Formats: sequence, structure tokens, C-alpha cells
Amino acid sequence: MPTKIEDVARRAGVSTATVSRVLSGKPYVSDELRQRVLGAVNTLNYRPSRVARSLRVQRSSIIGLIVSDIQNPFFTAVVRAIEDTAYQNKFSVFLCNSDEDVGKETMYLDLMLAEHVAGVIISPTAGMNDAYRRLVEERVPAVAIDRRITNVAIDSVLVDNVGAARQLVTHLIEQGHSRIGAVLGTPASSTGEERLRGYLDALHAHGLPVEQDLIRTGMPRILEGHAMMRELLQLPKPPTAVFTGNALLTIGALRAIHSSGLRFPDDIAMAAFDEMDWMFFVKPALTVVAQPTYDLGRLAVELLLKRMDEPDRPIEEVVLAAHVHYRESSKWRVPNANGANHQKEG
Amino acid sequence: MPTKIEDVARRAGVSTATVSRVLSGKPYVSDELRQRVLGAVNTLNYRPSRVARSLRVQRSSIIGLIVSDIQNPFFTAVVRAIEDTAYQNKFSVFLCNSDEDVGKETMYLDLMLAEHVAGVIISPTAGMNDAYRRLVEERVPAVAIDRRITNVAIDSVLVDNVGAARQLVTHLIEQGHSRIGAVLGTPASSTGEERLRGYLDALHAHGLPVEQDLIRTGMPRILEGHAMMRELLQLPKPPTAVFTGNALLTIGALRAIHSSGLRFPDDIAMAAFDEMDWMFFVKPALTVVAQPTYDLGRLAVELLLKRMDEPDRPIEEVVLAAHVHYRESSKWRVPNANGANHQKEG
DNA sequence: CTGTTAGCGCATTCAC
DNA sequence: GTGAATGCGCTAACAG
Repeated sequence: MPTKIEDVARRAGVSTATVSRVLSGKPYVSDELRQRVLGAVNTLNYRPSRVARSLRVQRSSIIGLIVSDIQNPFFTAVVRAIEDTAYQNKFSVFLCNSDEDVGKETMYLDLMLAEHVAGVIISPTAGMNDAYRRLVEERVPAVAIDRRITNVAIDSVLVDNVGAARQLVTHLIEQGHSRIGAVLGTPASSTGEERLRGYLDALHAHGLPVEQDLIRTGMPRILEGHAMMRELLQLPKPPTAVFTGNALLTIGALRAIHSSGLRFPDDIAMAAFDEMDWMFFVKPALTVVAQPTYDLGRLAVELLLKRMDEPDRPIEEVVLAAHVHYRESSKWRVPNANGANHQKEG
Repeated sequence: MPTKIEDVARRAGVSTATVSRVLSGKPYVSDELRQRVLGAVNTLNYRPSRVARSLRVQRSSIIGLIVSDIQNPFFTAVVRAIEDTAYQNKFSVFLCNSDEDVGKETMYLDLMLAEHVAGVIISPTAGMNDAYRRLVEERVPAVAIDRRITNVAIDSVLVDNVGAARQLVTHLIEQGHSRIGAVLGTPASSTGEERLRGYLDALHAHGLPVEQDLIRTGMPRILEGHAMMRELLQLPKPPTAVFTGNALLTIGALRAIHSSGLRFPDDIAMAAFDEMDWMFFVKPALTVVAQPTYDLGRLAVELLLKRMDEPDRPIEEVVLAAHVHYRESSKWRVPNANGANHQKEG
């Protein structure tokens, strides 16, 4: 049986109110009593019940964080950033994994509300879920990350997916490719949709035709990436380069390339969204866009804290730029291209 | 302001006790009242406060999970398994990241105790931390995963690291290698120590000499793996094969190999602990041991539930076998066997 | 079967 | 400055 505030009060010869005051750093307590209380707390090894405290003050110091896929390195990087920032502000993080499942997401959202968390940060599984509305109705501070929520207005921190995708595909085009495949996450999520849009933008800007056969979308996971890439490779006229929209898809695609007996990057070029910042350690020939995971997480917490202070400020939407890394080794040549050499520069 | 149980009671024309009974599925409530209550709950969109409930019953239905590195794919895989199993048993998971930091670990452990979680699953950062003792003192069900805790007896689910490491290194020896480097996690953790032991075992069993220069240990992370591997490659007489003890170390090592201008696996062979089950998609030439992440997580939860039911049962320690994958492409030959040194100048 | 009541551990009035 | 008293929302005795 854990020690209660009453035990401490008795041990220190004061009232529970005084103990409470000391522990929450309130002023107006004489130094003598403060010392006595602290001593008692120490010898009794007292740890206040956060449950009781939360019930009393109707608000905990916990930030609920719901990510759509804990196995996606992009999100673990963001989680790290969020934890760091929350910790610096005396908040703890209650992390849950919705696993791209709207049902689980709703369940966890309800759980957070029932736990009276101080605020919620969420990477939404779908664009709209009735549960999001409850957040607003109950006036729980919330911010969406990475993906846009469409059915209710809440603060969000996003990445410029369109711009980054366009840069990536443009790079491939400038290397001389004209048949460029796309292996993307489902357009049902704003990220998938935006990256597809960037791909299309780049093709249009260079007057290249869009071939629906070259565009594949699905769940952003290894297995699906593998399947989609295999389909592309089995096409009568497969692409000479591929744009992948996510690190897990990239891994699946690489596997498909290998198991087809093809070699990367000699037989097929690739440019990818790399949500882990180490993909290129293993495949230096990849052209990747590194995502601003740390800023994303930090800003999410900061936005949340701001909203906790001023519940009525206007909704804010931050869009971060993603930085494309062109590596030496990514200046490959078009394999089997009409003739020799489409290499742009040295 | 969220609706309270009293509101529901009034709306349904019953007492709060009846509402409570209906909601917790207790028997002895007439069908008529049950319907009325359910109706009220529905129209009022009532969600019971878990905070108040936890305070009352002195126990939540949350399992606290503290992992030592959320960015390590091994742990995210285990987290998935734990969540699945917990969810099937009507528990939610409160996940925290100690980030290999004993201070943070202690903080989170205290937090879980203060939150009155139903139980704690932890991958310990260090072998001993006074905070572990508190778990036992307060009789909070707990189980350690992946690493052994030495200063207090608690249930644990471990992997047969010695056996797996021995198999991996033996494989390299059987391929003809005799100068085998080791890039391992710190022996301060039981995993690091055991994998080192397996390495030594294999060498001894084949009568090979142990060269301290070929053994490097450090934090199990990319940066450290890179540094250690570089040191090995800069040795006057570098190894012809390397055994790495962790997926992140492996990535770092691969990077060092690449940036030295060497090629894998032509210039140097490698066998690795691969905590992600997709490392070999990217590097099929690796020989890896796949870790039983799902079983590990599932068993951890099951052990926890058992201890919740019978607090006084004897401590249990489960050791899982890890399975080694020998792939076609890993049957390489010793590069330039007893011939020239393949070191390149950097 | 159902309602009334008494806390769970703490923070916060309001008196002193 | 300090203590006594009240209630946060809920469940579990205990009556009826």
C-alpha cells in the first residue's frame, strides 16, 4: 500500500494542505514547515498519486500521442522529437499505435479523452474520423502531424510533399528518364495524394505523358511496396526509373528489384522519400528527400502548448520544407537509353 | 464539460449505481432499466472517466511499457506484439522511451507507479537500477524483456543470444574465415555480453585465437557502429569477415565499408543480428539471425497477466531460441583467401 | 433487483 | 501562514 499525503502530513506534524502546498511549490509556507515536509516525503518515499491529482484538477500533465504506424521509422523519429520537447516542458508522453486502423484510432482517442490528457498529437489514419470532432467539442487541445484532417479544423504541422515529390521526379527527368514509375502510399491520406500530385506536376512541367500503368498506390508498407514494384517490372515495357513515396515502400521495391535479378542502380534508377535518415547509408545510390522529423515533432508540441494557453487563437497550419539530397552516386546514366549518355553533368 | 454518470442517471431516471452496473456489465439489472440506461448513455454520448474509475478501484487497465530505444526496429516490432496481445485482453498500452538513459527510465518508472498502471513491461537500460526494486516493493506486476535484470528477481523473456551468436560466427568460420571482427553493443547490457560470449565460444570451439584488436564494443547505434567498423578497417591487418551484434550497428558498419571504397560482400563478409526482419531485403548477402520479436512480446504480456492473477507464483524466466537464416548468396568465398590484402587507402 | 451512501487521494476554498 | 472541510467522478458495500 503506497503512502498517502495524509501519512506525510502526520509524520511532519502538519496538515495535508501544507504538504500539498509544499509539493506544488506554492509560496506562503514557512521555511521550517517546508523542511519538515520535505524530510517526511523523503523518508517515507512518498510519491503523490497522479490519478487522484488528475481527478482533482481535472487535467493531467500527459500528452497523448497517436501514431499511425510505430514501425515506420519516420514516426519513431518524430516521436523522439516530441518526447524531447514535451519533457523539457514537464510533460510526459502517452504513446499509442493506431496501426493504420481507424477502429483502433477511435478507441485510443476515446481512451485519451477518458484519461483527461492535457492534449493530443495525432498522425491521422484517415482524412476524416468522427472521433476527431469530439476533440474539438470537448475543447481538448490537439494538433495533427504529417497528414491533413479534412472534416474539422485543428492545428497541424505538415511537410511540403508536393514540392519535394516534384523535385525528386524532376531530378529523374533531368537524368534523362522519361518512363518513370511511381510506387506510392494510398491517395486516401493527404501525404499519398500530395506526393502523387508532385509526381504528376513534374511530368506535366516537362511535357511527359502520364501513363496510368506506371502509377501504383497501396498501403505504405514493405509488402505492398514489393508487390507494386513487381507489377511494374512485369509490365511489357517497364520503367527505367522509379519514384517511391515512403521508406518502407522503398525497401519493398528494392527487394522486388533484387529478386527479379535486376541490379540497382545499374538497371533501374530510384528516387525516394526517405523517412529514416540512414537509408542512403545502405543504398548510397538513392536520391532521397530527408524529412524534417525533428522540427515537425518540436513544432507540434509547441503548437499544442500554445493552444493550451490560448484556446481561442486562430487555427494554425505549418508547412515545412523537405530537403532533397542529390548524391554523387545518384548521377547515374539511363540504362539502355536510346544511345549512349543522358548524363547532364560531370 | 463532459457528461458525468449522474447526468446519465437522471436522464434515465435511475440511480448512479444502476448506471455503473450496466456499464460494467454486472448482472442483476432488469432489461428495462438496462435499455433506458444504454439509451441515455448513447444520446448523451457519455464516456466514463477512467481517472475517477482508476482512483476508485485502485488499479487501471493500462500496461506500462518502457523501451530503451524507440528507434530500434527490434523494439518497435516487440511493441507491436505487446499491443496486439494487450488489446486482445482488454488492456491498453502506455508506451515510453527511456532512450538508453537511466535517469529517464527512473522518471518513467515513477510515473507509471504514480499512474497506478496494472503492470509494467520494460527493456532495462542497465542491469541494475534502484527503481526496479520499487516495482517489487509495491508489488506491481512487472516483466523484463530482451535484457536481464540483475539486482532484483522479476519475470523475464529473453533471447538465446549466446547460441545465436555462436551459430553466426561458426557459419563464418565454416566459410573459411579465421580473422573475424566483432562490432558489438556494450557488454554492460546482458545482450551485449552474451553475444560477445557466443563469438568467443565459436572461436574457441574451432581452435582459433582471440585477438582483442578485432573486438569492438560501444553503444548499439549507427554512429558507433560506423566508428568501430572504421577502426577495424584501419587495422594493419583487417578482418576478412565481421560479426555485428545489432541492426543499427550493422548499418553503421556497412556505411564504413562503403566509404572505405570496399564492396560488400566481395571484399568483406558479414553476419549479423538483424532485429528488423527486412535488413536482408536490402542486403541479401547478409547472414542474419531473425529474432523472435512477436513471441517475445506476446509472452511478456502473458507472463504479466499471469502474475496479476497469482502474485505469489515463482519467478519465471523464458529464453527463446533465435533462428539463423543462411541465404544462398551468403555462401561466399573468402575474398583473396591467403592472398593479397584488400585494404584500400582512404 | 435497485437506491443510498461512503470513500479512493488529492488540491483548493474558506476560516482562523 | 496554516488547518479543516469539501468535492472531483466513480464503484462497492449495504440496505431496502
